[in-house]
Amino acid sequence: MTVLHEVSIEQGAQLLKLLGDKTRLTIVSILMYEECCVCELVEVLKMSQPSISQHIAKLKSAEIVKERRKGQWIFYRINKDSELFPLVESISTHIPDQKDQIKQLEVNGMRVCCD
Amino acid sequence: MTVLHEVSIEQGAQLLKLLGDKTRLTIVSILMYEECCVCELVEVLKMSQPSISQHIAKLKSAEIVKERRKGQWIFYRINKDSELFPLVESISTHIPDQKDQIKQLEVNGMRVCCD
DNA sequence: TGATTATATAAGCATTCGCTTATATAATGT
DNA sequence: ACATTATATAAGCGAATGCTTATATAATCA
Repeated sequence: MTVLHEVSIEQGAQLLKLLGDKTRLTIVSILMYEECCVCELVEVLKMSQPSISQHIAKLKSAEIVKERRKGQWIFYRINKDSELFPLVESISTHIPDQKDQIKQLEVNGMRVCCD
Repeated sequence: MTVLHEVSIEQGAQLLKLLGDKTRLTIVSILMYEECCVCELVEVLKMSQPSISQHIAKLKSAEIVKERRKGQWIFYRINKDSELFPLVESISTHIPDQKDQIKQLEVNGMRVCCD
């Protein structure tokens, strides 16, 4: 029984440190379910825009999330091609999903839609 | 398909923060495989005794590890009864096991044995 | 009892972290 | 061109982190 998708202790510790923050863990949990832009995360998490942007920047520099610009907005999503993704996904299955928060966004008409 | 063993975002983030340190992640990875005392971890990790003790204290206060005194020594092991254990175990399968380091201890005659 | 060994704990200190406020960049719309 | 909206980035600051050194506690052994 081989364990696939192994990462080094260093890589693992670095990832866990990144996800060891409630805000970033929530962001990752949300993005695991839906692509989002910063302003949506600001709305959902009730935090300042610079704070969210800074958290996103850390996740981006670790290649945990990818970005896609669409007009004014930049949409972020989980980078499933990352070698860290299996660990990220594994962690996310142990915490509550954030579907309700996205649904709440839609109900409040705050969901950004531009497709 | 229900996901069992879920923890809150807060609990999860707190655990990941704890394991988001190379030293503590290594300790947990070692203890996942073998019960160890502080002096063995000092030997394996090449770190000072107070430093190891302080890391252990954090893992202990989060109930990730349990202790068992045996004469002069206090042996630490993973607390499999913790509600966090499933997540800890899940993470540990994504990083290299530390069997070789324990083997090295034995080869060097540094393994504490008192059973 | 006194020395030794194992471990814990406290104080001090440099570094890191996560927020805030302020400002810069980039795209859109009038 | 100019105002608006979305996002990024920089500076500053207080809190948390992880080490060090020094000391305390606890068990063993001569």
